[in-house]
Amino acid sequence: MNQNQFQSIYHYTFTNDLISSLSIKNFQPHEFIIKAGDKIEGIYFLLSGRYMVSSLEVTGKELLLRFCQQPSIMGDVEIFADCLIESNCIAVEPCEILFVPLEVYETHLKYDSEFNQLLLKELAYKLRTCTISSRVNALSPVNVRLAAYLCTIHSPSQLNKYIKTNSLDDVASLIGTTKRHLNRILKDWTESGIIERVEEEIHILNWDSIKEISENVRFE
Amino acid sequence: MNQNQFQSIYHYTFTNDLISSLSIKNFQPHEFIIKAGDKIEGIYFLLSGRYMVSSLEVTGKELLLRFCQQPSIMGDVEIFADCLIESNCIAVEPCEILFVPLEVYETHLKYDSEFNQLLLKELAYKLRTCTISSRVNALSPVNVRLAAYLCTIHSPSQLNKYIKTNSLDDVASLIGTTKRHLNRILKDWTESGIIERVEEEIHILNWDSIKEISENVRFE
DNA sequence: ATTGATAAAGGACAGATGTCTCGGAGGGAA
DNA sequence: TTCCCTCCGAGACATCTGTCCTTTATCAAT
Repeated sequence: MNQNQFQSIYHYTFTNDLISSLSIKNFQPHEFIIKAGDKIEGIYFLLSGRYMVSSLEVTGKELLLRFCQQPSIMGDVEIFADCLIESNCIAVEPCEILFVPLEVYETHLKYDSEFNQLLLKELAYKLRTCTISSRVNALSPVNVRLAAYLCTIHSPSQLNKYIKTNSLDDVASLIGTTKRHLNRILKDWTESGIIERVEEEIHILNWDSIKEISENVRFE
Repeated sequence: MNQNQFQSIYHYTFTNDLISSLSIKNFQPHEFIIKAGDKIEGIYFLLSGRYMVSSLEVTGKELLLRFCQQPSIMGDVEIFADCLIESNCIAVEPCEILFVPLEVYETHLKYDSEFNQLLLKELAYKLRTCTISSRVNALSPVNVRLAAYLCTIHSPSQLNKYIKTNSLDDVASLIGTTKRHLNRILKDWTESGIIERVEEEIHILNWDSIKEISENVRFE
């Protein structure tokens, strides 16, 4: 079992009698981990991989809220605010997740101060970063947001400097703009030699410029 | 002591040995309850009144994050995310607050599951509403945000339909725009007969229109 | 190869919003 | 009263951004 793995990420050890109630779930890229509108069924602890959180608007638009890597917990908001899931969590890399059923929390972990501290830390972290990005979004024009997006998805582990263009529409809705405007910005950058568009891909020639444009804004 | 008052708002009762460590603090309108940059010294429980949360930007601008009425807790983010205060909490009505020193939390309440549940609920609530307003801000033009602002500060208890114009600059920075643009919108509304500008004040003639423009967006 | 359907890029235009600036009103001091 | 300072509102302009639409490219089926 992944007790050690969980322990090293979350610094918490489940008692032996609980372990049989827990389970590991795996998700492939593009797969929904939790989906807006559904009822939450437990607490999800990301063990490995990467997912994104987005929300669906009344307009039918999608807005990127954040990218998450471990340590990261899903389901906490819904459980404590007592509401349905309002944001989608979608795997962008293969994700391994430890699932704690709600009943297990209600009957055991709810009374475990150490476990609650874990949840409090996570919620506080998310609220803090949400506040930051809320301000940032209110103040950053699209070119900054796009550069920030590129920096965010350019995880250092990922060696490729290429981002599939066929999802340009997605990128647009994720950062709250339109593909048209993205094209405008990409055209500017191409003319400035910062990027290069080769077939279906965007090739970033000058990361320094992109980073400068991003003004250190990140979606995480 | 305000045990009953606290109990009726937060559904929690402090044990008798703790009560002597707690204190009541009062703040007048415009007074800072907590101030960005300071170290957090405890948990603040709003008992009565109303305050606003705003944050200072690198640009020197201020952005309104939310208005709060009871039940509302301050200091939780900072304590659990282990950071300095990043947002200002400023009284807009006389505020009565129960203050729980950090040491009291650390030595006693930290191990009290019921108390932690209280904090979890509050954090989840704040995160949920922050997420909502984050989306809203990314999608609402300034006229909607201004109407929403007016609706938000127009608490039903407040009988006056007048809002001081001498803080127009403040309002602008609070909703993330400029006074110039606010004037443009106010001029439109004046020409439409929705409002009237009399001396230093904005007189709202047609709340229904304002409410319609606000698209149900609220800063709370 | 031809035709038709679909998608991508970009032109044209309008509306939203920020910056700069000026003129006028009000208030305080001489 | 007159002069000066400050602040407010608004005009002018530039820029950002969204919508609509046309052109071009791609790909599949005939």
